[in-house]
Amino acid sequence: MSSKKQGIILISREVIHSKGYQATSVSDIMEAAKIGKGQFYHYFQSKHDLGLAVVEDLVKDWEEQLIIGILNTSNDPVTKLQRMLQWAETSHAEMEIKYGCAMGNLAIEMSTQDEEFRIKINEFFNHWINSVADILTEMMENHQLDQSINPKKDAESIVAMIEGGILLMVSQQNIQVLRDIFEVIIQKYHLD
Amino acid sequence: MSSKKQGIILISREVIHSKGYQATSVSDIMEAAKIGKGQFYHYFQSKHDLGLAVVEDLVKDWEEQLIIGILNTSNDPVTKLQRMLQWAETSHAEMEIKYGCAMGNLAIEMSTQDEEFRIKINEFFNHWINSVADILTEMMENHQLDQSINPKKDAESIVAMIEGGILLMVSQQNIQVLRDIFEVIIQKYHLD
Amino acid sequence: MSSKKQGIILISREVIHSKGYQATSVSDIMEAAKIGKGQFYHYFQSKHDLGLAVVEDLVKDWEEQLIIGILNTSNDPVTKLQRMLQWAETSHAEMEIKYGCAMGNLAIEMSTQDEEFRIKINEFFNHWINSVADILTEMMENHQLDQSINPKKDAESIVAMIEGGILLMVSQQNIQVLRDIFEVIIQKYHLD
Amino acid sequence: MSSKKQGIILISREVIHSKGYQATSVSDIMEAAKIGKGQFYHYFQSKHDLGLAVVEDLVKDWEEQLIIGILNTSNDPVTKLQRMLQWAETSHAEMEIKYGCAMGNLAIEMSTQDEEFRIKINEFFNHWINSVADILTEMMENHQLDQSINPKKDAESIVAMIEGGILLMVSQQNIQVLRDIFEVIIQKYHLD
DNA sequence: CATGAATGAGGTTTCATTCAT
DNA sequence: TATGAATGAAACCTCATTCAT
Repeated sequence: MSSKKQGIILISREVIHSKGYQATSVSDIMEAAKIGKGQFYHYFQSKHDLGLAVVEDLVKDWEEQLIIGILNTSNDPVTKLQRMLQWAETSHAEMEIKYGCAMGNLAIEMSTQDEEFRIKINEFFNHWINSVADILTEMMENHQLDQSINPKKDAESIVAMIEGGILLMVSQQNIQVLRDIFEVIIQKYHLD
Repeated sequence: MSSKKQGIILISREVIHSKGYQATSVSDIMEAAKIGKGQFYHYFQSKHDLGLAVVEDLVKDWEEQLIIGILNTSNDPVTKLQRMLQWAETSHAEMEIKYGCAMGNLAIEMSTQDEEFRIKINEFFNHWINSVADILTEMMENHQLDQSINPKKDAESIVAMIEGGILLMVSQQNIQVLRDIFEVIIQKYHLD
Repeated sequence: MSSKKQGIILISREVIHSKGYQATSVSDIMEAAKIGKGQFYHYFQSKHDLGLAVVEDLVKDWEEQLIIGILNTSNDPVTKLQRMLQWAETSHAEMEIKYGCAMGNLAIEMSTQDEEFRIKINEFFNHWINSVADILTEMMENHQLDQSINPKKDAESIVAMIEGGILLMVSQQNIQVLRDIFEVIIQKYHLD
Repeated sequence: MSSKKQGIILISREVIHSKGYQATSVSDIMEAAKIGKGQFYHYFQSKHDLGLAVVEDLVKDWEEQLIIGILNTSNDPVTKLQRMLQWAETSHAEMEIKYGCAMGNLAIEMSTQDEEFRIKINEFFNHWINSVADILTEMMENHQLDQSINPKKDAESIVAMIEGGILLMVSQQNIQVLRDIFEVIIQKYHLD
């Protein structure tokens, strides 16, 4: 893919993250990327097409950073979960407290309107949940967790807490609520 | 307030829930409510004004149903939390699995764009969290929960799990993930 | 129908006649009709919608003028055909020599691209052909024509000559060719 | 002329015949001809330039096929007119019933808008009319036609009937009307 | 209260053409 | 020759809002 196209996608990710997909106009993107109308439609067939490219790019990044770079490494499971929380809190801190989770926002805004968006986003969430579930299973096998844990369900609840926590953080415009929730996770799964 | 205005608000709640605020046009609402341009602008100064009325109405309803009708009653705390989960799962089941949480969606779509929306929505979430925290405190005093619980933080995590769970449910288009998460809540807080 | 809408249709008929449907932009019409964008789309759902309204209006007018006002009257058949030729030559003379037949042009430009246009235009041509065929039949019964005439086929050939004659007139930018062709018709059917 | 350019012209003839000149975009042609932007503008200065090349090519072909190959041969006049009708009906039958006469369409769409197009197209029609007039003169000299015939005017009416007949055929989407009209021609000029 | 005509900015997209390589 | 990136005017259409009745 041309680096120009990639550049437009990256800038669009920021714009769409901060304004939402619907509220972002093609003109907004043209302006931010300093390109002309025709140039945009040279690289993308439509705004929808760009939206999908943005989701794909976001998913690819997060798969690399979170799934591959943190959760599926050979580190010990406690470290992996700790780093996941760290990543969730700090990696895009400034943007997130203001605008929320780039993935979660698109999930809510677009999953309900467009099946293509939904499927791409859902794949990522499933990977995330499954990776966490594997780690929880590993911890149970290591007797680091008691037997009341159900890896799949607990993994789902952890991801839900992170996404829901970011939602509350945006609503309160205060990072403390997210930290509180992470403490609850840390305590339950002995991540300290 | 005139019942006509109230009727428009109710219909708008549905339309905005299913399409999102931005994607909902004034015409969409006029059509759904079977009113003309003049009617709409007689009752509301602007689309923004309607949006705020919709949020207020939503908050009022949920305060009544959830905060007053369930959480702040004199029932025993376990029953109250059980009913909260029940309410979250069943009260608007069909719409929610398709379109997600009416409140959470607006939180994500509008809190980041408009301070007025944010404050109204945040008040509700704070009430919710505080009410749940009170119940958890009550349970601790009753020795129904061990001392590792922090009422405020656990309340935040519970609300986060519900909102995040609905997000995952929409993404998967499957209610099971929400039920899984509720099981995790039930087990941790001995709600069975 | 509002007279404003009717006014827009009338002006559009002229613009579309002179530029063709495809080459006519909504802005062209807005400008000619001195209305704003929103006004246009208040009266018409789309440019296509306007196109159909223009065809309908054109058909209605011609049905009244030609079919009802000339061909289906109780005049004697010769007079009726004479008046038809007169009407074809003079009624919209200035526009026609420059831009051709408003109906024929749309037939060629739009019938091939859009079934709705085709059907509306075709109905008019069929009425025309049938009315001429009836007159030819009447003339045969009156022994004003010899028996080698086939009313239906001769009617088709007469309409074809008029439409084809206008085409040649536009191509030559000279009305003489049309008059030549009318002379041939006059002679064959003894209309002098 | 390079055969590449000739190839583009041929493909453009088809595309323009089926969509019309205005509705055909340069991209449509690039796609159909499987060439890039640069290629197109290497061979043609503009879309207008291509349009003229298409008309010239069409005229050249038809001059060869119809004027030289049929009408100006040394065959007997009846045979020549018979073959002309045959050519008009069968040579491009499938395209014509759907999209009409390639020449007549351009005459109507472009003659009114562009003098260069008009002149080129008109030259062809004049050649056609003159060739038919010569044949009719020949037939009169042979006493194959009575003296009521005026070669020039009858030739014009014959060409008009063919072009108008194709117009009606497209409008009706039925070849029968064209055959009917040809029967009228055949009978009048004793071509059977 | 109510209607719906009017406004015009701005939405997404297409187009013919030019430029850099 | 050839590619396809770049340009910007203009296409069709929607929108929130105001105005006249």
